[in-house]
Amino acid sequence: MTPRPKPGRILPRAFYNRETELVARDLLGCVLEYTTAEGKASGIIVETEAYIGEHDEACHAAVGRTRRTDPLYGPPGMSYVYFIYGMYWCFNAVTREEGLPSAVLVRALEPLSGIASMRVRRPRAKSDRELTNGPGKLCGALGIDGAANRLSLQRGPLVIREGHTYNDGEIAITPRVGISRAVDWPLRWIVKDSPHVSRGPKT
DNA sequence: TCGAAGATTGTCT
DNA sequence: GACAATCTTCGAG
Repeated sequence: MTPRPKPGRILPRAFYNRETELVARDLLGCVLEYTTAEGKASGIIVETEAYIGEHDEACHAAVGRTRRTDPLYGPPGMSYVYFIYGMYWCFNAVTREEGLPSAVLVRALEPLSGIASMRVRRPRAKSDRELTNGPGKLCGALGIDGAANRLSLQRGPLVIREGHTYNDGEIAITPRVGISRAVDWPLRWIVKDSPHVSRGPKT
């Protein structure tokens, strides 16, 4: 179907302008890279969730277009970073064309580079695995905060590159986590073998 | 090792 | 004033 970019290439905007489920699945194995004053830090995406439109009650856009959810309605290939629970940031990649508020939440990464910087930013993590195995954790590890909101993912400091391509057999689809509405929708994609995925629902 | 509850701030009603 | 797509800490077994 859609031609996949060569490894290492920054994912083109067209990549995001597809069904959100497809984007969520294809983002597994890609590399999220964020450059700060500390240097460059990156990780392989091993867990994602799809949030699709205003009819998805778990999607922020379900409440309509507000100042907070505005990036969801924007063009694909942008970042949507929101603040949650008073302490944590969560990173999303906006999908579909303008006017269709959907996005893919990146829930977990496998640390790839800049690990030393991640440790500095997350001194509590006992192991490398704990650096990025959760939405709030990975943002903390990469240094993502409100300044990373509404950035183009095609141009630094925040980019997503093509990486490893997983076979269907290496991927599992499960219900989403940490939400209270539409919990049964299977819109979460994880890499089965990866020890870096966050704790899911207790199976 | 596992389960339960607290923390803390931006956004919307 | 209430809520939220979470993480950390604390206590029990």
